[in-house]
Amino acid sequence: MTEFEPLLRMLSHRDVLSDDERELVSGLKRRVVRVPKGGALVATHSRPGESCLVFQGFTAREVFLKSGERQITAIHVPGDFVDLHALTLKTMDHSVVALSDCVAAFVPHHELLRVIDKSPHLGRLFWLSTVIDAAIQRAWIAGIGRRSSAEHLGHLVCELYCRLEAVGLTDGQSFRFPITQPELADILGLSLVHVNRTLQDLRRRGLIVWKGGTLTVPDLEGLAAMADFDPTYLNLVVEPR
Amino acid sequence: MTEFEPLLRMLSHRDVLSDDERELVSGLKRRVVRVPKGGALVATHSRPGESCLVFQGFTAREVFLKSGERQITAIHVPGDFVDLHALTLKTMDHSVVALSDCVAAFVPHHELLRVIDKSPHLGRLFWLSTVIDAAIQRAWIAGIGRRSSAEHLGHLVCELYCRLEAVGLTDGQSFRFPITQPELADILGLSLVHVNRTLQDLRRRGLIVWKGGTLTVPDLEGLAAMADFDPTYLNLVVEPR
DNA sequence: CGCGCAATTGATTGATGTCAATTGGAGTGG
DNA sequence: CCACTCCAATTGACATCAATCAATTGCGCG
Repeated sequence: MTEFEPLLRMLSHRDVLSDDERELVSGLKRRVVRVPKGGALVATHSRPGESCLVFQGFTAREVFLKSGERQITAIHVPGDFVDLHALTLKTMDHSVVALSDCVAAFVPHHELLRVIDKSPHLGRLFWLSTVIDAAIQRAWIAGIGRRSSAEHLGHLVCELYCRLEAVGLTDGQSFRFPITQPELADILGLSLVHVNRTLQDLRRRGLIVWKGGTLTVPDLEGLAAMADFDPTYLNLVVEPR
Repeated sequence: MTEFEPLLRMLSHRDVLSDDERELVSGLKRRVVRVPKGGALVATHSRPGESCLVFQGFTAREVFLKSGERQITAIHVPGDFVDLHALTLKTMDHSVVALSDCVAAFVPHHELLRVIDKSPHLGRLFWLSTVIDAAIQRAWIAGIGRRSSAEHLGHLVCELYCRLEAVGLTDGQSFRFPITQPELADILGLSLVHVNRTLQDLRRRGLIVWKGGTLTVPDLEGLAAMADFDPTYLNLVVEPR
C-alpha cells in the first residue's frame, strides 16, 4: 500500500493494469506534502517541474477575474492526478488549491517521462485522465450554461458520488463533502444566496441531506433523473485503451 | 503542402518540429471527407476507430439536454485535431458537428499510435493539444459563470482571433466568422434575444463589426481589456515540451 | 413571388444577484 | 468558563439581468 493506491484504483476502473505497470507507478519517486485547507498546491503562472497527485482531501482549480470574483473550474478527489497538465503545458494558467486538508505527492516530470517511456500504455492512461477531466469540464459548461440551478447542483452531486465511489470513498448513500456554501457558489457560478436557496429546494424535495460535512443522497436514481445525469462521460468502465 | 499544413502550423507555434516529425505527420494515412454545414463529424455514443482533423471550416462540440436545449462546449478551427479524445476515450459522450462547410481528414487510430510510438515527442504534442482544449474550456466556464454577457462575448472573440491568427486565417483586424446568432447563443449559454442585444452593445461601443460573415475587431487591445482577456492559456508559445 | 430562417425590437415575466440583517457554531484570549 | 470574533448559514426585501413571448423586417433561394 503506497500513496498511489487511490490512483491505481481509479486506473483499474478504466483498464486492466499489469503487475509491471502497478510496480512502475508505485515506484515513482515522489515528495509527499501536507497542504492545509486553503493552501495552494500549484500557483498561477508558475512553471512546475513536478506533477501533483492528491491522495487525501479535496482540491479545486480556480481562476480569478479582474473584478475579484472567483470561478472554480474543476474539483479533484483522491486518486486524481491533478496536475498532469503541467507536464506538457509548462506554464500554469490557473492555480490548484486545497478545499480541505490534503496530502499530495509531487512527482518530478522526468520520472513521469521515464515511466511513460517504459509503458506507453500507462502513458495513454495518464493522457486519458486529462481527457476525462476535459469531459467533466464540458459537463460543467452545459450545467452552467443550460441547466437550472437545481439541475446543475444535482448533476454535480451525482458526478461527485460516482467519482468518489470509484475510489471507495462513499459509505452507502453518503460521502464526506468538506465544502462550504461560498465555495459551492464559486463552483456553480452562482451567488451565495442563490446556492443556499437551491440547496433548500433539493432538501425540501428529499433529494439530498447535507449536515456536518457529510452529504447523503437518499435516492440517487431520482436525483439523476431530475438532473439529467448520465455517467458515461466519467468513463468508469474497463476496456482496452 | 498536404491536408496537415494547418496542423503543422499550429504545432509549430508550440514547439520546434524536426523534418522527420513533419514527415511522420504528413505521411499519416487519412480519409478526406467533405462535411456540409450542419453535418456530423462524430456522433454521440459512437465508438470511432479514427480521429478527425479539420483543415477547412468551423466545427463545434455539442451536447443536448433532456429539455432539448443545446450547449456548444467547444469550437474548433482549421488545424485543430478535433477528435484526439476518441483515441483514449473510446465512447463519445457528445457529438462534433460542422458549423460551416468543412473538409476533414480521418486518421485511423492505429496510424496515430504508430506515429506516437515512433516519436514520443509528437505524442506529447498531441497530448498537449487536448490539454489546451481543456484550458479553453476552463476559460469558457469562467466566462459563463462569472463574466457579464458582454465580457464573455468579448473574451470569445479575442480567443478566436488569436487562434485563427496562429493558423493564418486572420486578415488584418478581420476574420471569417460563419456563425449565426442562434448558434452563438448555444455557445455562450444565453438566449438568442440576449445575444443580439449584447452584440449591439459591443457594436455601439465600437469594439466589433460583424457583417456578412466577417468579424472585424478595430481595437483588439481595447476589447481584450474590456473582456479581461489574457492569451496565456492558449499556449501559442514555442518551447520544448 | 413566396418560403424559411436570421436579425431585430418591444413588452413582459421570471430567475438570479445584491443588500442587509440575524442566527449559530468554532475557535481564541482573558 | 465566559466574552468575543469570525465566518458559515439563513432569511427577507428589493433590484437587475436575462429569458420568454410576440411581432416585424430583411435576406437568400427555389
